[in-house]
Amino acid sequence: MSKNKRPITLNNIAKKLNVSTVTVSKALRDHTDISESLTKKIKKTAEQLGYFPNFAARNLSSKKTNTIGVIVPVIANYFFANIVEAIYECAFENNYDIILAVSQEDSKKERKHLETMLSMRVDGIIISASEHSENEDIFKRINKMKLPIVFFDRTINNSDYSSVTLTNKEGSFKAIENVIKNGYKKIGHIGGWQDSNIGRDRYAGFKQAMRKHKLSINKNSVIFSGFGKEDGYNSFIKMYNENNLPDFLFAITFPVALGIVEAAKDMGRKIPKDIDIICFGDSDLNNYLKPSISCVTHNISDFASKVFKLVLNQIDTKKNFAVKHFEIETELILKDTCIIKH
Amino acid sequence: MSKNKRPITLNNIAKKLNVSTVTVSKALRDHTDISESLTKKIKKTAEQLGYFPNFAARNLSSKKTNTIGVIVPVIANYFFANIVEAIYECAFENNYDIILAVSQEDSKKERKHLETMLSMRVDGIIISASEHSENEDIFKRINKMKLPIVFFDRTINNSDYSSVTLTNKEGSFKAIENVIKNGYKKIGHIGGWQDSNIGRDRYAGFKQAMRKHKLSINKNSVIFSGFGKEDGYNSFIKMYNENNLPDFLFAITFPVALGIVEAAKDMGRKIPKDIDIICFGDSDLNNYLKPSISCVTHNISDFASKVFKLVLNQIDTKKNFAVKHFEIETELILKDTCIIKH
DNA sequence: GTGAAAGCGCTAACAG
DNA sequence: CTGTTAGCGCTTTCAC
Repeated sequence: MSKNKRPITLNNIAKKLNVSTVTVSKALRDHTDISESLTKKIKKTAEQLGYFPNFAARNLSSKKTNTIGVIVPVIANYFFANIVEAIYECAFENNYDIILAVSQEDSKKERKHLETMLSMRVDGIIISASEHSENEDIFKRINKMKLPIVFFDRTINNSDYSSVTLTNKEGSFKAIENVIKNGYKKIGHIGGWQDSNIGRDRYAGFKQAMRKHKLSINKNSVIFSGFGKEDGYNSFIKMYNENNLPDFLFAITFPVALGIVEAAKDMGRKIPKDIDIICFGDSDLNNYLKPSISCVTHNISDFASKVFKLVLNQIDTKKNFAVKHFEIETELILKDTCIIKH
Repeated sequence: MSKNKRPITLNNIAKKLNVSTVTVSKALRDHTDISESLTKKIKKTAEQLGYFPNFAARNLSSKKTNTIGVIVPVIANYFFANIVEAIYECAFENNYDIILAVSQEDSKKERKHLETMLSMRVDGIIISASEHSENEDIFKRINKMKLPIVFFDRTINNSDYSSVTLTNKEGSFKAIENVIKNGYKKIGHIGGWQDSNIGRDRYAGFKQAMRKHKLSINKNSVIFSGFGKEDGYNSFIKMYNENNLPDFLFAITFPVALGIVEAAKDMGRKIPKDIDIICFGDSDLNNYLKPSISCVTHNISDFASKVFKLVLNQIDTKKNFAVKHFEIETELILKDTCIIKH
């Protein structure tokens, strides 16, 4: 049946009004070149005709997409879901569109997403690296292209790429000092891969506190793995089976702590009585846990806006930006775990 | 300093190899026109030069973007975060890109996002409508353009637009029948706006069950509001203050149930002893709640794949598709609430 | 097998 | 203030 009409173009509007395409283009973008009355008229017919600018065409000729690519390892996760929502908010306010991609902790997918974003010619990239990111060649190329890229939370390399991270070491240090003050001596760590910044830095803070207080670390009570609940679960079970459970466990992330909670329950160990815990990062879920987990936390919307402003600045400098690093303050929040042992 | 190099184009590759742009274009897309050896050579230099196709240019000339727009009311939410992740998965497998936008339950933002997607010339749209969506004019236009659009979970109008919804009425009916069997008689509902399909249909199931069992509904124990935790909280407080708390409350969503839990706690009412609840929808959080909330639930990845397949089919028919409606089965899961009253 | 020509819809640069 | 010219980078004919 229908006449399968193509979308309205500037040209369609121009013809209808007996003006040139350029005039329409300018009017629609409120260019001062065009008189107010004409602008109004043009806008009206554009509206009537149901005109929507063709971004592909616009991008092609203007070399600007007003689009920022965002890559996160997971989205069904308190931290990432909230930071992504906050980034969307910033983008909306600044008239940018976001292209969101989820790497699912998979370096190959991360690569694919990066390539897609390069093909989309995004104006900038915001990324939290996957567990074992092996895409430094692309990142290098991005740097060479002077395409703004900002890593957040999880970086691949602190010096070459702009980043906004948490005070991972300091936060962990503070947390562990508190643990020690509460009388714990046998303190273990279910940590993250040591090829990731958060894995390394949070472990570093842990070590520093232990060293300062002259406590030795039992290597068998330290496991490095991923950042998810299953990692926490499996690591706990492993320590348990090998009889290496300490009195206290410091978990690298909230999901890992959650895995520990589950594993402890399954193994019949009570938290915090039999074994106590603390973790890096919080979750809404923590409000409903019994016991709730004491944790090192931070402000998510500050984090998001810092990240967004950084890319935005770099975009605005037109390829003349410097690599920058920022840290977001963390705070120790004491809840039902890690309470005074007596 | 640097020579601010522009991205590599087909032309660059062509010149280097002394062939035409067209040849390169075809080779890169594995067109059978081009010999295998040439194709291989072209791909190699493309790789070396760091070529990334310019999607804007490609879209402009091919009229296809391989992109699907997804709009959800919230993302920091168990249901939506997971379904979005599942949709991403489907898209990835089918070589589609996703443009995700979050309306934040705001009709105006929803409209803006829709417009953006139209300007991006997405091949199809997947949307879960915001609380009070007032964008039917755009939806109508989308239909007129024969642009595939599929509503999921929250629709605006069941007949004119393709949709995949839950068996809202049946699920609620089943749940309430169970409540009644457990001996409850004074059953209230903290429901959703009646201009939304889920608000209406879940209430309808509730009414149907009550009628069937000859129980009367106390209008003061029924409140219609939004789908978030704060809505559940406020509604409970209202009923409490007005002394209209029933023995049992059916919550429209999991977040609403959560709000009820909080409000009940704040008001010193024990669940399920003083007042018992059930809800539509589940959450990972439910595993940690004490008591956990019995609920009507469903399979999220089935849901996502049904939705995705539907848009994909419609896209593949090249504008010759019919409006379709599907429903996803729901199941009553009994946990710690809504247990036999004795 | 390969390529020349034309055009997708828009905007930047420059005239008038 | 308005319009002309010239692409942006790619793909789709269609000719060779």
